[in-house]
Amino acid sequence: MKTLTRQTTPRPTDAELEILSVLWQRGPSTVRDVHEVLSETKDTGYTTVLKLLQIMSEKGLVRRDERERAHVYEARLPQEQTQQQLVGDLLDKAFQGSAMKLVMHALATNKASAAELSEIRRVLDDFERGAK
Amino acid sequence: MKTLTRQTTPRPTDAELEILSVLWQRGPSTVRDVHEVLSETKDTGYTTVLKLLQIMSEKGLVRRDERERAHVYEARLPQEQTQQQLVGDLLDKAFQGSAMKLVMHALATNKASAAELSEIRRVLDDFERGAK
DNA sequence: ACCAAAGTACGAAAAATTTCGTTGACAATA
DNA sequence: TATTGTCAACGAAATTTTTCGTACTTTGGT
Repeated sequence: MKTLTRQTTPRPTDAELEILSVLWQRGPSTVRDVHEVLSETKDTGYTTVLKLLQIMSEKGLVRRDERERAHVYEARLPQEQTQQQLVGDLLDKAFQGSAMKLVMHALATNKASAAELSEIRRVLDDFERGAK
Repeated sequence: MKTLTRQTTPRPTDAELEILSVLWQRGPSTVRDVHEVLSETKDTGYTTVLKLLQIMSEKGLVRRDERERAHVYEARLPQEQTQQQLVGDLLDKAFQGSAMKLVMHALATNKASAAELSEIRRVLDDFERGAK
């Protein structure tokens, strides 16, 4: 009988999340690629990015392709899954599990367009129909 | 002329957030109070909580009343304001500002009751009416 | 007056996160 | 071939966060 080893990736830290964002946006990228993107908004050294990616590799947050000289890194989990993880985490830690409160605050940021609001409403309909 | 020093409280760390949660729930509390609550779910020492509260006091996250021998600590910001801060932060860092996506994920956790879903819908109505 | 209990203050260790300098390998080019 | 540029590896410093031991003070009871 096989023992299923629960494959939990740790919650990415702030710096790691910045890197993951680049990987999600660009797809598989070299250290140079990532560093170039980050340089635009932030003053961070090349080796810093490299080291971070190596650590993330050990943690299982990214996958590394070493076939080329310039290794290519890729986020191991899709953005959506990580987002889900982060939301769940925040929900527990800061909202005592109240998804409603969280939604309210998200709406309060006023960053959703009219189209998006309708979209949310549609999902809400499905939910109320679907869920008991 | 007076220089206005922007009064930004730093984002609370994980451990700090746990303590803040207790303070929001119980209201003004002593170290002992907080420690007792945390002990139920977590194995943390008394002086650890004390030290954390002292640090939080320096950071401005809590206010301290020293009139009694057992100092009384109180969250300086209401829970809602901190929640807003945290959501905004997560929005930027993990959702590239897409409030919709965040809402979707929050709903997907399936932790909102039917009543809460209606409540959300109501707020949504107000929003679509109010905002362009 | 003495002792124990309940506090705070403080420093420092431990752990986690972030940063970067240096080295050595390899490749491109003069 | 010699030089220069690009890269990964590594170690270690710097920073931030978390934890706790120890010392000192105050209070209450005996």
